Amino acid sequence: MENNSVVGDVEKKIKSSSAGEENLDFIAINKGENQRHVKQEDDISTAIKEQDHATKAKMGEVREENERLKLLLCQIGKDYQSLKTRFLDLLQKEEANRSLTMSAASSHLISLSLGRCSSSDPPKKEDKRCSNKEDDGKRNNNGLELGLQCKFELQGSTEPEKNNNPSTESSLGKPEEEEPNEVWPPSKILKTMTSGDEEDVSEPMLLKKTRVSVKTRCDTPTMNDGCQWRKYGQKIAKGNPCPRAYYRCTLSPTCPVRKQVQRCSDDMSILITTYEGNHNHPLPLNATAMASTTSAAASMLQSQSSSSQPGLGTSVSAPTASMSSSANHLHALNFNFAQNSMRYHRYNFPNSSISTCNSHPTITLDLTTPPPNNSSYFSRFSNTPRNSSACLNFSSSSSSSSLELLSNPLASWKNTSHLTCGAAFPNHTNTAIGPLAYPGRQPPYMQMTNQSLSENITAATKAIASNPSFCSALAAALTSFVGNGGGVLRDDLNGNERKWGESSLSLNNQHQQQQKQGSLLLFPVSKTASDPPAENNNHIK
DNA sequence: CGGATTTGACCGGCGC
DNA sequence: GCGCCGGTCAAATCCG
Repeated sequence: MENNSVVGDVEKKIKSSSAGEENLDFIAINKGENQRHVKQEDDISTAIKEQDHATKAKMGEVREENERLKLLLCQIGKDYQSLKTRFLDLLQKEEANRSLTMSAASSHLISLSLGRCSSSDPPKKEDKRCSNKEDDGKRNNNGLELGLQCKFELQGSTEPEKNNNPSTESSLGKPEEEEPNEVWPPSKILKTMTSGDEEDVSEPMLLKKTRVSVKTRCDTPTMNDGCQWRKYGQKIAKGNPCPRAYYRCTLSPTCPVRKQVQRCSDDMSILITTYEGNHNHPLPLNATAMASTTSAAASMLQSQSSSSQPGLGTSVSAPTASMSSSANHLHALNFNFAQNSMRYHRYNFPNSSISTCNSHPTITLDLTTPPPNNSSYFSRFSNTPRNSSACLNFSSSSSSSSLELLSNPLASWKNTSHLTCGAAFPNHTNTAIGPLAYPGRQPPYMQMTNQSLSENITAATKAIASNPSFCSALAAALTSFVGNGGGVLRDDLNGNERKWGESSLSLNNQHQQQQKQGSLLLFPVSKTASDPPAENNNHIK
């Protein structure tokens, strides 16, 4: 436009000038080019306008998409928060279940160790720990765990014989921060870590270890619990003239388990053994009896906070229990764990107490006094439902049984032919293995009751035949009894003993009465507690 | 001689 | 900060 006017002016000037006609051609050419340029500029302008529209359209689309993405992001964020909340909730539930199961008897697996294995142990432990892992799996298949691991599978919440005691459940409430596993103080954790110990160091470090104290009558310096201990110290504790001896487990160089042994100042015949820590190695068979008792007690102590959870089929009952600096003696602590109607387990700790000594949560199992009603105590076995066919009784020599397990899956063990295993803590070699007591250096003595030996063996054979999971352990026990004629029969719970095979026909009335309950009691043979535990291992393998 | 036990020293936690 | 106390260490000693 402006060019046209310029061209026009130039044309006029040229025409008006005296330059002549020759310049007109040049002017015409310039005019044409100018017109072409103008046309090109118009085209460019049009293209720019079109591009502008397109760009604007694209921007609109992008804005819309941006809005959509914002909404999507917002939705994803909401979903994430929701999932996170649910995940945390699940984690909490799982943790609660885990702590519960640490205390509960499993429908399939029952820990009979001093916490050697636990369901909450990190998996890294399991490969080393159990050469018997394979066996565990086999046992699982048939619902009976004779091993040393604490594995519980909650399969239901029904509880056929719930023994609720609200006051107890509330009073037993352990601080919630207590973890299922025992916890090392920070200094110990560092040591155990550096020494290659496999203790779970992920546990909170602020908590003291759970202790299980066992009071027994014992004339020997220490009671033989099957483990091998090395004394590493002795102290005169305040308030007790008797020195306290400190032992550590030597079955494994890295085993963190300690025990303290001290005579009761009131009654010098009473030996107080306090266990602390978890075995990180396989236990000899004859060490599982005490380990089972202490483990169960510790599990109870560790899980009591979850014991009152509804719908989990677990209860801990005792007349009174409180966390105090002094031991509050209980008549008994009973544990009923029922995963479903067909699986039922019970722990019973008569004369037990719970206390916190020096900030250590401690449970004391008093095995020095018999339960108030011994007959009823044992009669529970016979009164159990028909399917409650395996009764395991870890008993002290004074027959103050400390742990009782009822395992329904052994339905084949019929006619209330209960198998009772005694871990005679104070004066006997503790050679019980899980539900079956095995002899140590000497074969166990048996308490035959209502049936003859052959009948019991027949019953056992039936059980073996019908329950593969029970087969190996029971077969080993029976093989031991029959094959080893040096065993001792136990006449009664007071410890009268006779050689196995010598007195099978001289059953007294008590036996005959107990026969009606169909009990087969297997006790380890009495032996001095100072005998090296390692020598007790020459039994069934 | 090697492993287990004894025993005084040492350390850390806790209460005052 | 100090002392008490429980628990552990490690050299010395014991024992088979």
